[in-house]
Amino acid sequence: MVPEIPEQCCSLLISDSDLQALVAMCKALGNPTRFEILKFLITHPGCITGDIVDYLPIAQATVSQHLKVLRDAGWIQGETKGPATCYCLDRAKIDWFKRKVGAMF
Amino acid sequence: MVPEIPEQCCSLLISDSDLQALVAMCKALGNPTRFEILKFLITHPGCITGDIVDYLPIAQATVSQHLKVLRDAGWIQGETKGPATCYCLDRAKIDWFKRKVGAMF
DNA sequence: TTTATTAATCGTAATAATACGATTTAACCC
DNA sequence: GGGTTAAATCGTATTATTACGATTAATAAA
Repeated sequence: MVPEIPEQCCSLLISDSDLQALVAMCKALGNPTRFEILKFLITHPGCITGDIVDYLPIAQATVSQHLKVLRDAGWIQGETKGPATCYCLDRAKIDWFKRKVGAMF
Repeated sequence: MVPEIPEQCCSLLISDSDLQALVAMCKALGNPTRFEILKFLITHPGCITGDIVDYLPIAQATVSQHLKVLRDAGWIQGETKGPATCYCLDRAKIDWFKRKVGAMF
């Protein structure tokens, strides 16, 4: 009996750029602190960086760094308002994420 | 005018253990190689470690390590079959993941 | 235009993740 | 029992992530 790889059972339509974006979003969410930040933004939409700094037991520089990761990945959007930055979820990108994950698995 | 944190707009029901499990699953998926492995398992359910080793340009030890991460996080299940291990998706856990993500965002 | 407020960025130390070859473990066949 | 095959684990080098204090940039207020 010849050993063989199981037949490919189906195709999987996902572009390279979609894959990269999905991985980046997962990676961003795969950190407890960033998950907490996202949770906070869900319940406190439009809050500023300082609110998150007050809420979490970590330094301002670290929060800012995490916000950048979440922003780059597409989870959140930041809007400059005077000297502050208001953050909220990036609805469109999050919906895209849910659609892609749903379609893939 | 007194500055203030925006009102909490809603509650977010998620237990500590659920949160940990979600973060672990995202972290596991947030790596391009592991994402590729998962993609391969979607299209080749029931394949063995060696099939994945043949498919990917990385060492056997590394593949095994990644499979462990995916298994620990709950994405896949492994079944010993003689000297080999057959892997397939952990449907129940993946469905749970999709439900939780859907409910949260 | 100085001063205050808020965030972002820089430089860097500590920790974690990734990859590898080598070795060990486990199941099977003779 | 040896011998074979397949995968897991070990030890370790390299790279990436995370966290911090210090500094800089940007806006607004006095």
